[in-house]
Amino acid sequence: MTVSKSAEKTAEKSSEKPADAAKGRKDAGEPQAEALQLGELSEQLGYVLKRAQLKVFENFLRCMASLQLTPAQFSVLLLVEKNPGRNQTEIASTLGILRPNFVAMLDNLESRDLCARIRSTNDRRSHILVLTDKGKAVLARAKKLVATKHEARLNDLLGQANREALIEMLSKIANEF
Amino acid sequence: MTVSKSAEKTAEKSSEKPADAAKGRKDAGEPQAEALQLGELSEQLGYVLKRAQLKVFENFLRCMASLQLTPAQFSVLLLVEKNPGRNQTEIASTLGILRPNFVAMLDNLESRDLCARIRSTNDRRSHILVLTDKGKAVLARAKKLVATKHEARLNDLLGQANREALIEMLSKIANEF
DNA sequence: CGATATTTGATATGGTCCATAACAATTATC
DNA sequence: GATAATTGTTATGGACCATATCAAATATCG
Repeated sequence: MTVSKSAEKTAEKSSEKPADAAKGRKDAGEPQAEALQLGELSEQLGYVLKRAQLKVFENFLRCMASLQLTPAQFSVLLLVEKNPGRNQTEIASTLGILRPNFVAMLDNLESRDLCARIRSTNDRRSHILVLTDKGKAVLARAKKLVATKHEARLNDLLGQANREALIEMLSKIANEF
Repeated sequence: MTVSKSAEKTAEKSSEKPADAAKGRKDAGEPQAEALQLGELSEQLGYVLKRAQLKVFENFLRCMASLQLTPAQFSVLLLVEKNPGRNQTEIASTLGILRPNFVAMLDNLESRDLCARIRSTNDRRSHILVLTDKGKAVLARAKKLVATKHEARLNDLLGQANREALIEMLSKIANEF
């Protein structure tokens, strides 16, 4: 398993598109040092899983270029919307984000006026998280982009039924492996 | 999408197991600030894909603890075995590893006597990669561990047919998305 | 009550992985 | 034979992840 990340912010960074080790040639009749054999690699769950994940994230970022939302940021907005009134620790740990690393993430979202920290009156240690009006609006647009440009593409590629089966299997792995 | 990495080398680093935001309690009858709702998050391809990938890598590392092989290292050994006589650039780019980052990886494998760099006589710039005898032996053991402890677990979880369907769908995403 | 322990958000820090620029040695191209 | 391209390499910076530690606030318990 390996494969680099590529395509971060908005643009496409060249990086190292796997599976074309030698240039982008169009089948010209030259020596052309034959392509490498992947062999058992293409059957390795981890390998193919990682590759697929990178492609999906890459596509997600492209779809979200206009809103400048990363997958992680999107997940935070989704979770805060669904669970208003929770504090940083709860939101972060549910997403598997360590609290120290969540601080900068929130600083970013808050500086863009997408969400806000509110000192809880019950427990003045904790910061209650809420979406701002702008945050709600942006999230709504984000959801549409994801649905029409991102998830829709999976349906085209796999078909509705297979798409659902895939998500279910991945969930099973994520939860029970 | 998010979820931290956890479990790196051999041991289990606590980290932040998602989906149990509040302690590990056994259903005691206390206030117990209800669990958060994942909502649409659980249907997001990227989210579930990333989570599954982390779990699979985590399990892979556990299975390989005795051999101290990471997924990336395993993929390199597999590819070199399948394609003897190739140079660093070819192996690296096929795996999506950038050449500069491949150097340290090879330094590691070579220092453990798992593979070797050989100056090519045709082109004295390039280093031909080959597995050492020890490398072949370790890879053989690694394959067995992967088959019996890693991939087998997927069969138990999904069933043979589903497992194959999953790999196929992921490959499709990795190649055509 | 008051001492101690725990929790929350935050900072600092180190590790790993990924990406780009630049370089010397070698080879290809013209 | 001068110039361009390729290979392995180093240096470097960024993104992400993980741990230790801290002050403030709260909980716990004698």
